[in-house]
Amino acid sequence: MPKKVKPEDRRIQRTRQSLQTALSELIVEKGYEKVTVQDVIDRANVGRSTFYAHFESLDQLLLSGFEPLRMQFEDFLSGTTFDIESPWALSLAMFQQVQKQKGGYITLTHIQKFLHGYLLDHLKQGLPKRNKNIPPELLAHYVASTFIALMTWWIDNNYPIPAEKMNEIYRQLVEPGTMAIMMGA
Amino acid sequence: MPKKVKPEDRRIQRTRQSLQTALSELIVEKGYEKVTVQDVIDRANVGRSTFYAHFESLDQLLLSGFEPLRMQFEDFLSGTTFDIESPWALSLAMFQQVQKQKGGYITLTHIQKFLHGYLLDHLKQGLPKRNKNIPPELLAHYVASTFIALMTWWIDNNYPIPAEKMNEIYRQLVEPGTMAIMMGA
DNA sequence: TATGTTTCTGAACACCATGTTCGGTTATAC
DNA sequence: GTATAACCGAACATGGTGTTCAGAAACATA
Repeated sequence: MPKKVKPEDRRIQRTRQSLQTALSELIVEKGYEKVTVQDVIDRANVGRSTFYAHFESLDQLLLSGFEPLRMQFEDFLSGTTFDIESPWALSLAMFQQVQKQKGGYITLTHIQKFLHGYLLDHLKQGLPKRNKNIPPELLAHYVASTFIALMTWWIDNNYPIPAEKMNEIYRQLVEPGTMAIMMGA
Repeated sequence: MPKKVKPEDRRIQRTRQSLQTALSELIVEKGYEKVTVQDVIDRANVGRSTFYAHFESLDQLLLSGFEPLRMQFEDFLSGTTFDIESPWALSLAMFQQVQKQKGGYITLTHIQKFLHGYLLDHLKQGLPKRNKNIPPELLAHYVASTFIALMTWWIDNNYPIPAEKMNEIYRQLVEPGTMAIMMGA
């Protein structure tokens, strides 16, 4: 299990940074499935025991790279009331955050489950409880999935479209179908 | 005169069947990630070498369970011209197929990538090449993703809604957004 | 610059999963 | 009934995981 560490020590920062970028590079080269702990610590020039002092597993290390995105999400949720208009502001913020960190979000596919669950939890609270014959959980699942779908495509295709336009497209695709349902509640 | 098809050796059928159901059960019990080859062959009462004589890996075995779905997809594509109306007939057929095999499609999440690629290839051909500022590949990606999203939810929640209604919902959600775009091509 | 503390090191270890091989044993098709 | 194929299972090589620990190195501080 990972030790508790004070983040101010330079060695800690360096170690974490090295491991993250090493993993990032290796994912591009071989794909996440084929990356081993040994690969990562060799590339990062970090001792084996050091790795396990910081992260429980490769998955943890991978997940740690998505902290900024998660924090942005948290910030948004704590600062806004969740109304019908605001979801698009959130999605825009996330498109922008990802674009800003170009290259940092290579493997959305592998944190899909995590991200999906995250979105889901908060979406459930904001969506109408009743509507014409579509279960609200299904609606939440749908909205989260569509967002991740577009984000995934966007990242995999190397950001060929600016964040703002992506968000507009997202809205164009998802809004018509969902609005009709949410209004008839 | 119908073609004479040599029926496969019973032992082969039995072995494959045993392995498939063993895997299926184990996934429910422990989750796919934690299932090992040893678990499967123990449960199925099959020799280790036999396993590898039939499947390259656990993934292969998992994938083999989705053959019916894949075949249905193929059948549909070879028998129909791909017009604006037909996608909903295909999705309905697949909802029905999955419902028929209840319990056989436990881990859609693990073949998502496979299924997605499959859908994508064929969707690309049927979608309009130009439309107002949304890349056709993105549109194809979107349609495939939404379908898988609904299917996943449906399976994970143990088929709480009949296939026909699921398809209706799918259509309600996806059609409004995509139609507007495809029409303005 | 000296000091006490924290982090890093790396080799050794136990453990477990993968995938292959092969001589011997069934079960099956015909 | 017989030839053939499929199955068995133990043994083996390979390689990844996660832990441990004593010593070396880097750090903050003063």
